[in-house]
Amino acid sequence: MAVETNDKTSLPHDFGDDDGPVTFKRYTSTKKKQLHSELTKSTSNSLDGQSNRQSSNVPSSNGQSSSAPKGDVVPSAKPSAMKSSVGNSKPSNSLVNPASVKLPVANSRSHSLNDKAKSVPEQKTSIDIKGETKFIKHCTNDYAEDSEDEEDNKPLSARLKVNSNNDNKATLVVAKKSYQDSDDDDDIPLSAKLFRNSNVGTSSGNCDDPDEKKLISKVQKELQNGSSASIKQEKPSTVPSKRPLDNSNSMHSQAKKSKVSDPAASIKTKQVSMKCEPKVEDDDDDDIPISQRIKKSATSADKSSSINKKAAVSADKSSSIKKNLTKVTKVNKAGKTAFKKQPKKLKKSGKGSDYSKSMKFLPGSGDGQKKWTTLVHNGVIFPPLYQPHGVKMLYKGKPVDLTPEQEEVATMYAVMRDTDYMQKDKFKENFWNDWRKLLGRNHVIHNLKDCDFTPIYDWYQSEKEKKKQITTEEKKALKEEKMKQEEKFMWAIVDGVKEKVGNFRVEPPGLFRGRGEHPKMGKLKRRICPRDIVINIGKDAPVPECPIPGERWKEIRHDNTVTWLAYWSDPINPKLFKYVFLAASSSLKGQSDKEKYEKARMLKDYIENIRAAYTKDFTNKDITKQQIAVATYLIDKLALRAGNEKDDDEADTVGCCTLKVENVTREAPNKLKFNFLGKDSIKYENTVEVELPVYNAILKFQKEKSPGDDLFDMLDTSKLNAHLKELMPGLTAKVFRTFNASITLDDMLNKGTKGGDVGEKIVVYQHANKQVAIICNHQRSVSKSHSAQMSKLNEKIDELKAVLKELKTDLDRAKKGKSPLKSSDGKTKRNLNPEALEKKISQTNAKIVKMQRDMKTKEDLKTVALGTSKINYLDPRITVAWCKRHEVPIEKIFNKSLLEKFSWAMDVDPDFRF
DNA sequence: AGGCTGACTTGGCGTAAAACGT
DNA sequence: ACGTTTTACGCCAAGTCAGCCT
Repeated sequence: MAVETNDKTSLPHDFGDDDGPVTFKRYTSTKKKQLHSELTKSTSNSLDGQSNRQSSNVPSSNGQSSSAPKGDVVPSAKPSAMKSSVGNSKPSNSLVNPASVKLPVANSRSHSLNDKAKSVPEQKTSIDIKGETKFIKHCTNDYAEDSEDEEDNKPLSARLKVNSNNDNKATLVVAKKSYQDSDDDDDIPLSAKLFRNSNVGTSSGNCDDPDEKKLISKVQKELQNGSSASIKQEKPSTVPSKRPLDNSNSMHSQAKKSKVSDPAASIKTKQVSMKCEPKVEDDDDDDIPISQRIKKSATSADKSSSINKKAAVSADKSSSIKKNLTKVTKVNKAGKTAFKKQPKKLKKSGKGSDYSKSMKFLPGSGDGQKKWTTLVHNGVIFPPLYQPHGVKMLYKGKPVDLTPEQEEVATMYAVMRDTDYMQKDKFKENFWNDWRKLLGRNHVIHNLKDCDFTPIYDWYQSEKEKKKQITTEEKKALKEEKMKQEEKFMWAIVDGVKEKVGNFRVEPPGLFRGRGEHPKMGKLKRRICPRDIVINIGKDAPVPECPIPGERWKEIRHDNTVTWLAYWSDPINPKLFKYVFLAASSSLKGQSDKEKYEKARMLKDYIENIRAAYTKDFTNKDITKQQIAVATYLIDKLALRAGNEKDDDEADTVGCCTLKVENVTREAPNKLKFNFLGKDSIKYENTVEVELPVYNAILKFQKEKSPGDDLFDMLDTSKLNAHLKELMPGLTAKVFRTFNASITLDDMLNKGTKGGDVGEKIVVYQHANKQVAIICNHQRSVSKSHSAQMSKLNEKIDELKAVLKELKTDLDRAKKGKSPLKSSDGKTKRNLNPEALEKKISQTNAKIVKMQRDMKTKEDLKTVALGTSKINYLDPRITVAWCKRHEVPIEKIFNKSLLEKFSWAMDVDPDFRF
């Protein structure tokens, strides 16, 4: 599986048979995506165990009353505690359910996995890396000591550089400097901040720092201010409870405390401690040979995962703290400068402890489990009311009077003139049906055909134009104004930690834009009001004020077994809900994300047996078992989604279990051609070679069926998942996608990275990323300007080639002592010596090569979306570890939001392998 | 057992914002 | 400094999957 240039889908574990070409064609105008399925639920019972402990104290549903059971949480915060916890964690690991689990085979792995496993130990390391690794380990041992180590304080990228040969002094310097400046984080590059934070000691997580505490309460106040409400709830129970736990126990905290007065000092300390942390966590199994890991996992509940969890937890916490800080900082920028320092402190200190606290209640999958103890937020923000423009549309050529409500909907339709929806009868029909109701029976408008929305369309275009024209200052002012209004909704305080809220804006009314041939496209999505919204909040937290006078929320709930802050039911499909959740950067999300990847990693230990089992069942006489085997094979090999049943009022798309006979064509002797619309009506087209028994089984499943019949008629996702669960605890169809994506990345990065400069390494990464995107069928539509851009690039290359030619001529002449010819536009050129000319020539050549490479990449990626897999399928630790090993700044791969989202993965050991 | 509901993850697109080139 | 191209992000649709109910 080396990195080839072609687009085959070969998964690492491929049996080696699939060379089928993968074609990614875009479906007509609609997009097509394919499948995916990840998984995720946390498995964990063991986790629960932990959480339960905590929660046990809490009788009330929200647990606030119990207030953070200090004891429980605390231990983790302490260094020593951490270690021990790590050890303990094994048993608790939820993922592994000893009883039900079948032991994975520790040994042989056929397929590429094998190789990987073997290679792992060897790969570990380059010299520099070793240095770092060692250092880390060292830290582990002495927990509180090396505060001095400057390295630790440096951002990862800086450190890497240093280690390497300091190529980039500049960066390093900057980083250091900012670091030392204790106060101003604002000047520090984001990545640096993140790294810092993440690295920051576990220990520190505590809020022992008085400053921190203050900060927290301040934050809370801020939050609350917004709403007027007051924060009481948290004070007694929440904030205090949590923080104390962490603080009190941890050694760190003590250290910190002593330094409290000296910000810089405290920072250092914290950082130091942080360093240690990584060790603890990551240590986990990374240094252990895979085979051992396997054993471990097999026996006890996957120690690694448990460990990881912990690590994750601590990391998360730290991250959350960081975030808090960051947030605070931002806020400060906006106007409250005073807080800056404090926030920083928090961040630094935070890592471990906060996280762990929250960790305990694992979110993840746990259903029915406690996800939080205290929850404070300000509810949601509503879109502005409709402002009538008064522009009259025409009906049979004549202007028509519309009420504001009618006009609003007419405008929604008018502004969609340039979209593909206007070509769809279904869209128009649905729109008309809904709009007609608003118009009423006796309205002059009797049909859509005679409507001319042009005046409204034109008005809208001119408004857009006006908007564009406003100056940057005005834009800035507007933006600030908006921020001001939204700020209070942007944050929630979860167990005393300030976290970003994901989508706090209620969806505005509009016409439903379903994907593919959605039967409901064009229907009016009505405006959502407070009376539609259910708020979920801590029992003691103030209920957000209803922003619309005279109205009230539909319901207030205090359900701490869920993570949503609010929901309303989807006006298009009342059976569905629209939720307001925390942002991806929150520790709650981070934690479940980590659990997802741990589960996928666990699959690595089971996959061989699973494959052997389904291979055996390809010929099982029990047709259900046979179908399960074939379906599992397809999900494993092709990363298909599970394929739940769908209603008639949804677009007609399929996944594995819902494949129709017509979606698979046999091509003798052993190829299968897949052609169907997957999630989001993204077309999946792929021809693959399969094992003969699979081919024959498909033949059998298709026999005597009509094209529209279910291929797997004995199967549905619940049966399939139930079966998978017997093979590995928590295993579901989507885990295979995560597994295949991540292991492919890991494999390709490790095989494909040869050296070269950062740019070349990034190409390797992108290539691997692309393979994953292809496997997962993550497509995107070709941008409208793609061909124009390509031809532009071609022109540029041609120009450069012309320049090159001229330069060569000049060189020849120069060698003979002649002056250069005039340039094509008639100008006289400077008389350069041969050396200078040669230099220019080589520069130009390099430029051409680079442009050609860029062009190729661009063409290559025009239909492939790399982002989706990065966000959802690739274990960030693979990327972070690879960046560390190869001295690639992480920011070259992860953008700001990914850095935040994956803050839990930043302190991974450089030797980490998926 | 199977359908339904609820909660949460995954997904592409459009546009705002940032980066880049001139 | 400005216009253009590239990237990031918000939006919200559409999946997955567990647990409940019947």
